[in-house]
Amino acid sequence: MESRCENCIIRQFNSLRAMSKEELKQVSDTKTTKIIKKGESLFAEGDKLNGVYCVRNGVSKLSKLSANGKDQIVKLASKGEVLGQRSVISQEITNLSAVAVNDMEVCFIPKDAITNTLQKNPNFTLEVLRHMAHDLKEADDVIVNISQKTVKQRMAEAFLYLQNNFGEDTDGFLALTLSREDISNVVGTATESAIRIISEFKKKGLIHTSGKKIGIKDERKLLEVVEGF
Amino acid sequence: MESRCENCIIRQFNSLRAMSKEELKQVSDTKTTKIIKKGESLFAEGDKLNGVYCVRNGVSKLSKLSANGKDQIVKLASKGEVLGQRSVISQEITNLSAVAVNDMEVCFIPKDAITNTLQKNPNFTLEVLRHMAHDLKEADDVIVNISQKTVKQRMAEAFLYLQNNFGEDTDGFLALTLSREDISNVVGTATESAIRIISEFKKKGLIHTSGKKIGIKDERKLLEVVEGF
DNA sequence: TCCAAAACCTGACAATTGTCATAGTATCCC
DNA sequence: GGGATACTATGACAATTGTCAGGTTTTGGA
Repeated sequence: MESRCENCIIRQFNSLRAMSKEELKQVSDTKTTKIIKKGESLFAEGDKLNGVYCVRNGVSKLSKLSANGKDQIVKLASKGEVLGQRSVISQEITNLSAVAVNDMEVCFIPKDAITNTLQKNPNFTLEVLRHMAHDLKEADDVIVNISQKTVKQRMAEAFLYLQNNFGEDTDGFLALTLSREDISNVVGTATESAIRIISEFKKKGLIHTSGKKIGIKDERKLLEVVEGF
Repeated sequence: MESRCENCIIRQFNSLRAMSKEELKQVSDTKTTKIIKKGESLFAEGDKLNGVYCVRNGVSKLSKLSANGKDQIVKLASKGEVLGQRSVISQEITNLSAVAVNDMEVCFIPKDAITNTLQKNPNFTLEVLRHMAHDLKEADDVIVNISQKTVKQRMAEAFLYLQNNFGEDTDGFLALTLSREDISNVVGTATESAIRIISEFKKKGLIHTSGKKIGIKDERKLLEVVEGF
C-alpha cells in the first residue's frame, strides 16, 4: 500500500495537489489509513469532525436525515474526493452523514494539518475554494432538478449520472450498484415509486436489470425522458 | 453617499472585511456604484461576469431557469451579500440570474481586484471560503426540504424564513414583499398552489394579508405546520 | 445448506399537486 | 382618468406520487 501522500496518485484529483512538499510531508506524518466496510459510517450528522477523509477507494453516500425519517442523499463521493472539509473549515458540526456504499479505503487527515495550510498557502485555499464553488453550483442544479422535474425525469437522470460518473462493468451494468432504497434517496422519492419506475423503464426497453444491477440499454430514449418526452 | 469602501459599513457583513487597507483601496478605486430598479437584472444565467456585485441596499433574487420554463429561486440576497463570487472564482459563466426584487443600490467590483487578493491574502480567501461553505450547507438543507416536505410545509417555512431574515414592517407585515409568483418560485411549486395555500393559511388564522403584503399572525401554529402537524 | 432477515416487487387506494379555464383586482403608463 | 396589462384568486379536473398491505426473491450468517 502506498503510504506516503507525496507519492499518492489520488492526490492529483483533489485540492491536496496545491500543497507544498513540506505541507504534504506534515499531512503524511499525521494521517492514518482506514478500511471502512460497506454499510459502515465515516461520520454521522451532528458529529464534530477532527479532520477530513480522503477517499482512496470505494464510494460513500453523503446524506441528511429529514424530519419524516427519510434520508436524502446529497452527493456520492468516490476516489479522490475529500469529505468533511466544510465542517472543518467552518468549525461547525457536520450537517451530513457519510456511509460507505461499498468497501472503502480512506485516509483520515487530522484538521491541524489542513487548517495550518489554509492559513498559510493561498494556492491551497484557492484550490479548496474552487472545489467548493463547483459543489455549490452542482447543489443549485440539484435544487432546480428536484423541484421542477418529475420523479420519472429524475430517475432517468440519475441513471445517466451514475453511468457518467462511475462507468459500467464488463457486462454493461452500472459499475456502482445501489440498492433501490439508495436510488430513491438520491432521487428524493418513495422506494416503491423508484421500483415502479425501474419496472416501467425495463418494460419500455430503456434499461435492463439483473438482481439489483441495472444497465442502460437505450441512452437516447433515457435522455428524452429527462427532457420530458 | 459613502463612496469609499474603506468607510463602508456594509463591508463588515461580508468577506471584504478581511482585506487589507491597501487592497480595499484598490477595490475602491476600481469599483462603480449602480442603481438597479425593481425588476431589472444584475446579470443573467449564462453571462460571463467581469466582477462581483456588493449589495448596499435592496434585495435580489438568484434564480435558475428550468427546462419547463419556470424559475427556481435559489437564494434571496440582501444588504452585505456579494453576488457573482462563484462565477469569478471558477472563471465559468454564471449558472444563476440575479434580478432586483425591489430597488437596489449595488457596487460593482471588477474581478481583477478580487482575484489578485484571492491569490495573495489567505485570510481573505479563507473568509470567502467560509461564506461559501455556509452557502453550501444551506443549499443542502434546501435540497432536503424540497424533496422531503410537502408544499404546505415549505410554504409555512418560507414565511418564517422571510420573517427571520428580512423582518416585519411597522404594521406587522413581512418587510420583504414578494409577488405570489416569486413565493411559488422560492418554494418550488405552481403559482396557483401557492395562492391556494395562502388562502388556506389565512382562513386558519396563521397569516393575514393586505394586497400582496403578508403578515404572520400565529407563528407557533405556522411552526407546527412546518413540523408536519 | 438452510433459515431468517432484508430487499424487492406489485396492487389498490388516497392525498397531493399541477394544469386549464375563467374571473376579479391592482397597477402602470399614456 | 382610463384602458391595457399584469397579478391575484378560485373551481374543476387529471396526473403524479405516496402510503399501506401483501406477496416474492435475494442475501447473509449460523
